[in-house]
Amino acid sequence: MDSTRQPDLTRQRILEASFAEIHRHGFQAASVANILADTGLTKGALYHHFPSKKDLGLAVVDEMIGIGLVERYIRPLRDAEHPAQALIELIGMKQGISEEFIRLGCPLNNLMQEMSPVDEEFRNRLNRLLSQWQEAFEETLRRAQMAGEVRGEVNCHAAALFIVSAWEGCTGVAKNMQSVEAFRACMSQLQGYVVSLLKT
Amino acid sequence: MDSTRQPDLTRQRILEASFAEIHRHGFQAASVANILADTGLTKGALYHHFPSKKDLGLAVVDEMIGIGLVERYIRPLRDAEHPAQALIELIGMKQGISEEFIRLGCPLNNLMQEMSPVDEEFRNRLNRLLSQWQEAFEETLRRAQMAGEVRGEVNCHAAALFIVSAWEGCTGVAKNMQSVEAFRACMSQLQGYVVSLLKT
DNA sequence: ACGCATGCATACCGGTCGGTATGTAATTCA
DNA sequence: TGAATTACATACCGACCGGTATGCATGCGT
Repeated sequence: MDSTRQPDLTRQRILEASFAEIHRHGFQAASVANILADTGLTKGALYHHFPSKKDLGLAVVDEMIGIGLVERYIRPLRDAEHPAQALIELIGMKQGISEEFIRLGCPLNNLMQEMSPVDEEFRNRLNRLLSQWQEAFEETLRRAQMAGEVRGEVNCHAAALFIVSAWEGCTGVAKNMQSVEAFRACMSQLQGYVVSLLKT
Repeated sequence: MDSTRQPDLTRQRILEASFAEIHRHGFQAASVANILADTGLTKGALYHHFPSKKDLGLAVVDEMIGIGLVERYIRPLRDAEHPAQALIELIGMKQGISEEFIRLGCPLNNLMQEMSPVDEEFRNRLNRLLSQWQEAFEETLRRAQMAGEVRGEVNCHAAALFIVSAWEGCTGVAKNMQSVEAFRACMSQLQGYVVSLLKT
């Protein structure tokens, strides 16, 4: 037998369904019943693995959104040999901006806007991800600065903060406009900003 | 008697209380009961003036958020004699960024992130405000371009889109960080972007 | 002055929400 | 192999939600 009792797989399925549900409706409007319907499980299962809906949401932040963030954006930057080039390419990425993702927006941004005024614990967890992201940009800029590619007077910390902010802003606006083109145009301007940090 | 039966004043009180409640909790989590408690009115009053919670929300978008947007940002730009300078000053505004406003975020951005995937009608109304804002920036840039202050090769439409996006991104991130300083630092970078559009 | 629409208050409804108590089969460990 | 723990399923609960039906008093038009 292989399909009987695989608790950590069950847990993962709950997390994935929860991520999708939260991505669609936000956390507060996310329905536990929908998550159960999607997984084919029942309340007993969910509340066995997670003590409450809030804990489930926090787990989604850490184990789904956080990991995705690291894999997609942070690690590629850390591993990059040519930091400035890697950063610009990352911003101008032409792959993987599915229509669906534009419609639903950035999961991190969505939850920040929804939850940060409502719940401190959410805000702190989300802030950790935000900081990680910002630090990845900052480190990349600093490396490029060391390599003489970025101008010396550039405030890497503030620039990294702005890149994160503008990035989220672009996804947010594109989400409302439901326009991949707008997203590209917007990110292209952000790319221009980063280029303006480089030495001529 | 003056405090008996002032229907349009009552309607206005409902709108103001609704705006505050929606600003705090978002639209979906906004409680009609809370709005009534704040105003001291009852359901009869509210559902006399508004056919449904959704219509109330749409009215808040149009009559509260939209008007505020025009008064704060759009009109000052249109009325400005020196467009480039006015734009830069507006971005670097040191007045009126109350701690409370940072905590709760930009009402327009909040609703966009929450409602745009959920409800088409909301999305359309919010998009109208977004377009108005973008057009105000675009027009300002174009005027500055005519005046020879902005470089000729600048794409004013895309730049305006980016300014709106980055602006919302800055408020969104600052909201999660609960930091007025971060907001200032971020907007200062946006200011730098706009300066980079000017002729040297 | 009188009739009627307007402006609100009261009471109530069905539905959905997150959460829990209990039961039971599968798995693990002694 | 038996006991205990784990991994779920079932059934149920109180709270709150948006919305409505009804009633009544005020103000307005005539």
